[in-house]
Amino acid sequence: MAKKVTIATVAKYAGVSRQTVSNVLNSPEVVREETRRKVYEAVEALGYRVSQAARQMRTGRSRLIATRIESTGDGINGSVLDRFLHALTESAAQNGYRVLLYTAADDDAEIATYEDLLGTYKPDAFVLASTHHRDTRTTWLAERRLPFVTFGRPWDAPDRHLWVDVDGAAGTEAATRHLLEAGHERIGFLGWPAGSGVGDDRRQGWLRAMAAAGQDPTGLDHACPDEVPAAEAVVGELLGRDPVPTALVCASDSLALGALQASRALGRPLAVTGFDDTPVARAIGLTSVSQPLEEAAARCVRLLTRLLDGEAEAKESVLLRPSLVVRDTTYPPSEQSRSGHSP
Amino acid sequence: MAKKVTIATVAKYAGVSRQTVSNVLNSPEVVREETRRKVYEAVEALGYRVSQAARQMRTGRSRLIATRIESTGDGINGSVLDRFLHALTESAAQNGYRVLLYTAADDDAEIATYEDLLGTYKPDAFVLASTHHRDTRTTWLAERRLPFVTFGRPWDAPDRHLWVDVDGAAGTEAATRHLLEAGHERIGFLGWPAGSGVGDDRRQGWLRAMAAAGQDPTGLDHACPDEVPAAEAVVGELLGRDPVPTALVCASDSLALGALQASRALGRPLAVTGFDDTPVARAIGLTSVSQPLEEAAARCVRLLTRLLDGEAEAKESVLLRPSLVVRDTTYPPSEQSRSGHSP
DNA sequence: TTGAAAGCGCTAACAT
DNA sequence: ATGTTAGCGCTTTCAA
Repeated sequence: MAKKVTIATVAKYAGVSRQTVSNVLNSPEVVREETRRKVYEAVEALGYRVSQAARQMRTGRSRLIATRIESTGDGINGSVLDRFLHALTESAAQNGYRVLLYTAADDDAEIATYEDLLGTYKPDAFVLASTHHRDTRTTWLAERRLPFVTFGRPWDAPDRHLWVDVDGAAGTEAATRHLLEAGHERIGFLGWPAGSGVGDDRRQGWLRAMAAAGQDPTGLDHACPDEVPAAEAVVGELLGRDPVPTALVCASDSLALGALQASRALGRPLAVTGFDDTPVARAIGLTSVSQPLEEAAARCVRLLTRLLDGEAEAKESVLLRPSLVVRDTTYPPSEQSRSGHSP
Repeated sequence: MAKKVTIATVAKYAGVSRQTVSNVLNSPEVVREETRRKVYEAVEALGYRVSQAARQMRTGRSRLIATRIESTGDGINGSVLDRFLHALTESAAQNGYRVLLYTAADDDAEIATYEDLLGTYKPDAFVLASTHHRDTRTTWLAERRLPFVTFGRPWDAPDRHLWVDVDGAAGTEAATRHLLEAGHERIGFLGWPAGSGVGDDRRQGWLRAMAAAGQDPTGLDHACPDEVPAAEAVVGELLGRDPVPTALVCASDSLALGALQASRALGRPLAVTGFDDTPVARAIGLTSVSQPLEEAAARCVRLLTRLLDGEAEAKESVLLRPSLVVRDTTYPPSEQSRSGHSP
């Protein structure tokens, strides 16, 4: 077993005092160049690494960012948060932080976890995803002036805290415009029941594009829970009624998949766009709105580090633009799209 | 800002010494019942929580389990590891551990991360997923006698370490039997190119079931990279040749989806089974082999805690049985399966 | 620029 | 059964 190498070991090896080593590590500019070099060499040679626990005892900072890992639920959209989490872990590491995970069944349980974590591991900050109306978590954290960033806008009281989000409305607007340009006349929307921040935002984008094109959205706005079978049922019924929409902008890839299945089952052509560019969309060749998750995660970390360094500027919150990934999804598939899939 | 409550605060509040509080926390049985109760009350009243950093300085244990979050790749199968990670986080928490995340591009990068982590955050143990042939990570950790468990068998040198895995061969065997019982005669296999532990294992299950049924597998074994379009291409070609398989056991839901798409595009019926029961399988009604991930995660944590408590018994490694989730995937969909999807 | 001393909160060993 | 002492590895005064 390798002997433990502490700051003292390094000091001895480099022929300086323990203090000097600490200085080199924490404020290098205060140490003479040559000494610094010697210390760095010793660190290298011995493979020294600062003990977080010891450092934390002195400084009170853990260099830990806590975040929740959600249960994947329906799953198709769950992959979005997983990708975000991956990107967050990477960005955090690049900035000298590590990500600590927890689970929670609901907001209250999550708040209870904050209390526990803050007493034990003392994470320097939290990253919250899936913000929603009447989000008690942000209130709780804000009241205690704890550092945190949300991935997702505050849907009620704007700007009580830092956040990063993706402009969902811009995404559905782009999708709608794309369908308009492809010559579609009756473009419907399939979203979630009104009342969810994200869902309503995505509906707005569709409405905006329709208005801009002088189209009447009346009777074209549909909603159901975010599940494939539910969407399939709704769209199945839809396709049996007159007038039939020729295209459908969906609030998620789950809904889009359901819509597509309904159209296939009934043999009625329907152009469909999804949201989140999930693996499924990629797999089945579905046009979908793609969120810049790596960018979002990086921004979260950046806001957090600045916040922790006291450089928090109130209005640094970020709204990112998504992009539209266009794929061929006419049904039945054209020869062209088929061949596009072959290696 | 709430004043910091340490063990001393609790001691004063309860009218005992600091040590007694520590005893109550760490070896309650050594303290008189009444004193214990007083201390618990004080802890409760003050909302006291032990500082991990301080405890770690004394005990050398961080109560942290480190694990890698993988980039989702193709994504359809990625969701499996995400679910495992979620379950791991939950099991860990139930046992007083937290999960620390890291990313790594390959084995070497991962080993470098071990070195860093062990020097800084000092996780008590690692959980590795996606074991493969010539896995240098397990060797590195084992050589240093560091505590770890893998989710996935050691595919080369068996039993140099603790592991938990799911019997993939049993899964594909069950899938094959299911198809045989449904009356299929020519049941093919679509897997990954030979050489991957997991892939070869799943192929074995199919072979076993075929042999048991007295079927000749010659010419029915196919392989391609684990991507939907690749599978689509392979199966597309397959369906144009004589003799055509009537069913296909696939090594993943990605492959199964590709197979299904090919069969639909060509209008040739084909029964398909997938592996992992991913959200996609659920969404499109695909029969698939389901891994007991919660159970697997719980077993990992259990092995780890025992290992850390020195109760490590060499051969406690666990091979879990998957289950077959049967869904109706004939094409075109029968009335029955349709209606099953409606709410 | 470098060194010496103190203490963060906890627990293991020992003493009462 | 309870209290006292010491020290984990680090950084922050303060002094040299």
